[in-house]
Amino acid sequence: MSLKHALLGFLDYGPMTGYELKKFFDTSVAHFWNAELSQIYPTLKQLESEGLVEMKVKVQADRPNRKVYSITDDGRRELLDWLATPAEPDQFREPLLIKVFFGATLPKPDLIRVLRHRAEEMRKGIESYEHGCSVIQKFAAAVGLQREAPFWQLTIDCGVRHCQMAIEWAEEAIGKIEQMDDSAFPPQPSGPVRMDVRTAVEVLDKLKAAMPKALAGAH
Amino acid sequence: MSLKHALLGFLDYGPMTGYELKKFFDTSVAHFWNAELSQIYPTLKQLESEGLVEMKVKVQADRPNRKVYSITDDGRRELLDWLATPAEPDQFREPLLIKVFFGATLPKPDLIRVLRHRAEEMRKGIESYEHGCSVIQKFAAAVGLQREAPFWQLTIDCGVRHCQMAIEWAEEAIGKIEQMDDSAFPPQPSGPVRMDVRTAVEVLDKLKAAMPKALAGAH
DNA sequence: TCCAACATGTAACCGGTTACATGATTCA
DNA sequence: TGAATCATGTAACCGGTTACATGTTGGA
Repeated sequence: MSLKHALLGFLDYGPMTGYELKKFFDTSVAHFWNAELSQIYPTLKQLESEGLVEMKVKVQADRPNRKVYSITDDGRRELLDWLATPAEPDQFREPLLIKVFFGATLPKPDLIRVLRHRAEEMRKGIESYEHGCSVIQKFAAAVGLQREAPFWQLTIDCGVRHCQMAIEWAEEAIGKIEQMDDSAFPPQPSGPVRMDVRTAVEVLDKLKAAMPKALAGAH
Repeated sequence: MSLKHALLGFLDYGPMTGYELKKFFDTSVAHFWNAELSQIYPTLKQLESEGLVEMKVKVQADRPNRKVYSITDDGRRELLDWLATPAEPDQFREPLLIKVFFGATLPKPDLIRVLRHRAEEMRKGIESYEHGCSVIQKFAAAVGLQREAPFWQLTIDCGVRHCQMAIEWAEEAIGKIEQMDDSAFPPQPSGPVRMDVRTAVEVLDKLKAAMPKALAGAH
């Protein structure tokens, strides 16, 4: 679970409450990681029971009491350990590609609209990353964590690149689709069965047997 | 839920069982979508209760009976509808970026190793996509779905681009990290508190107030 | 003999989201 | 007056993964 280690990472900056941690999440890693308070609170409890963080209650008069968490030596060790361990590749999931995969099922302009929408979204994404970039610079300067700013910047770079590649792909795809023969598009009544499933499955089996089990772990 | 619509998409090729659907998943959309039988079976039941698919039991002598599902007119309408609706942007989650974000916390070579590992992974990814590409061509030819092959190819293109951008980013990041001043790396004993959290939170609040709520929806 | 394929499922768990609950304070 | 901030949580749900259960047949 990455949330645990993200919490440890922030607590390594200094002791704070769950509420404050949420603020850090929202302003600094929101572009690639989200966390809700309802998840942060129980996770902090868990970290405490594992001895990776410590908690002290700060009684307050007119406001609810604060539970201030700080990282322990064990916690710092665990954090360092996790950071230095190359990440296990997680399955690449992209719902949009399902729509593209079945693109022959729907009218050409509909699919193109879906792709244009994606490109537009990604353009907005880049804009907001540009904003996030200045936020990070200001924050680092104001707080005295200039050493970490370049690393924060790398995470933004990754996001920007992701958007750029998505835009390029979408535009290229639109171009290819526009050039496609119109006969490649829906047979007007959309007949009921268009494939012999039995022989298809046989072919699939043969292909699967010949697969070097590479596809499975592709991300 | 995309799984429902992916199932409808395949059932639109022709009637089949959950077991056969799993095979289609494994050989054709595995690179961007996975599905387990334990998820497929109940989802098919649900689709049936919604009237989007129909089921007929084929009794078999020596093997377990087959439950053959086929898409209904309602199901095809639902599929077309979903395909033509631009996808809602889903949160971009990248655990690796957490490691990079806290990169200043760990020794330079450790972080570089993590990034090299990612680049290596992505290179393998491209290889397996190249294989997947030929699989798709063969399958389309063998089964008479040549019309859909170019769309399948687009999904592979997207995967390849994703890997390419990840490699470029990782290599650029390694370059930048190598050029960093060594003083940017861990203060040997890794002191306990390095930041005034209170003032930091104040700054965060100001930054958040000035944010055009753009970052939240960035993918 | 033992494993894979065929074919169906259930149950437990896991990480994450949404909704709900409490209750004072401050600011528009 | 009503919303936002402070500060903590619980409960329900949701999509997905892992593990478990059953029982036959055919091939290495």
